[in-house]
Amino acid sequence: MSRQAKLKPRKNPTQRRARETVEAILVAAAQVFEARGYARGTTDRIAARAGVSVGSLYQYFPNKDAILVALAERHIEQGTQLVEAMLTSAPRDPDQLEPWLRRLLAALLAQHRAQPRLQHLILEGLPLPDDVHDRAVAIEDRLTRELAGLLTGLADPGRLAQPTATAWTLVHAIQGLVHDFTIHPPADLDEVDLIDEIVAMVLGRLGR
Amino acid sequence: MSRQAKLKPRKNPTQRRARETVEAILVAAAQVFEARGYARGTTDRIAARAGVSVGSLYQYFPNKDAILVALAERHIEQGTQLVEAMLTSAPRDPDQLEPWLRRLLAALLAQHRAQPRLQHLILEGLPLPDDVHDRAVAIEDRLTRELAGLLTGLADPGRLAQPTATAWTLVHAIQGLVHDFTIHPPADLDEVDLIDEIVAMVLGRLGR
DNA sequence: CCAATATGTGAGGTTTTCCTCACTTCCGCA
DNA sequence: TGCGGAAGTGAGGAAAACCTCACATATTGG
Repeated sequence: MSRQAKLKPRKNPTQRRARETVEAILVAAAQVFEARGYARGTTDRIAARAGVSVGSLYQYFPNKDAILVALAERHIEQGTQLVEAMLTSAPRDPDQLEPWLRRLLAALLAQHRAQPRLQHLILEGLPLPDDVHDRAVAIEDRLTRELAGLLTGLADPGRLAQPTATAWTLVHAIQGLVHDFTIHPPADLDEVDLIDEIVAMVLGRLGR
Repeated sequence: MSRQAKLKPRKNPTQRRARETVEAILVAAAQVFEARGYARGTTDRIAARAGVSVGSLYQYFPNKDAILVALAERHIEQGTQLVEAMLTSAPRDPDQLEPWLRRLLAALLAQHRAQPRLQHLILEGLPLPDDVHDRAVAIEDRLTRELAGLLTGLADPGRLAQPTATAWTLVHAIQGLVHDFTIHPPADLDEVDLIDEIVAMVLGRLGR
């Protein structure tokens, strides 16, 4: 994409106080963008909510876009860690698939609960620079691929015609569900029900 | 929400020429927002792309927000029509579920292909006024409810513990999949594969 | 064909938001 | 305890975007 002029901080924080300021700005930005959207989330407002002056904000972020990009990087980083952690404990046989899936879903839901709209914002707020975007795609590909391997091993033998396609579909279905559920939780469906449904859906697809 | 000051046009078009102008503006706005996001989609740019002057734009839309709201209303209207049409031809017995589902998916994908990001924009670009939002929720609820009825009738008897929950899950899984697929179609998955996968997923969930 | 009304124009005023910079305060270290 | 650099401030300049309005052109009905 390379649409943004500059994204790197002009100064990087070394003292603890400065790191706290950066942290406060990112937290505030997430809240402000979450509540008002990217267009209406002004830098003045972010600074005010963070309890610092605009000047401080511009010490560490060269422009408004850089703030959203930093949030995106953090979000992707957290996603990567979660996925990596879950993959290291991936089940070896079919019996362990269900509990593992439940843990994964619970973790995903927890991660989205705080800022359900953040993912949307990151996708729609502005075009991400190539390197950030590439990393996001890479982690998703990795998850899809690993899951494809997992599924091939766990489904009824010969049942899945196209494991990769199945994995892609399940990964994205789950993503969409977690996302929709955290944004607009339906009154008559709590988190446990949702997990039950997703588990049933996935296991159903595997023919078990 | 009632956050927007004014949304109603100050003039409504009566002559054909004027209706064409409004149409051109909406088409241009969809393209501009699609390509650049809401924040960067300026009214000047929309007018230029529509081949009219900014002044004309402001004859029919009191402000920028009103344009997005008009797009949202149109989008919701189209969604409503599609869903209504599909529900009138809903299958009566299990054998007809699969072809019906394939038609539904093909129609949904077609509808999203032109402007895949529009739905995101509508959801995230700005808080919709209550009445518009309510209509969007209503159509989705109706779909979920009808589908719940359908599934109860079509699944293995006694198989579905919570038809409403299952319906909600399937509806939102499909929505997310259609959305993700139209935004970033994976290289190794074409539309037919996707439909096959979704069909398998849904039927799998119903135990068939 | 003419008057009345609807529609269209675009330079530029107004508002909003981004961002700077001259200055102050704080912190670590000798 | 005083010095140098890091961190913080916020009024206000600069840029960007929204929107207006006085005027021009098109259409319709009588």
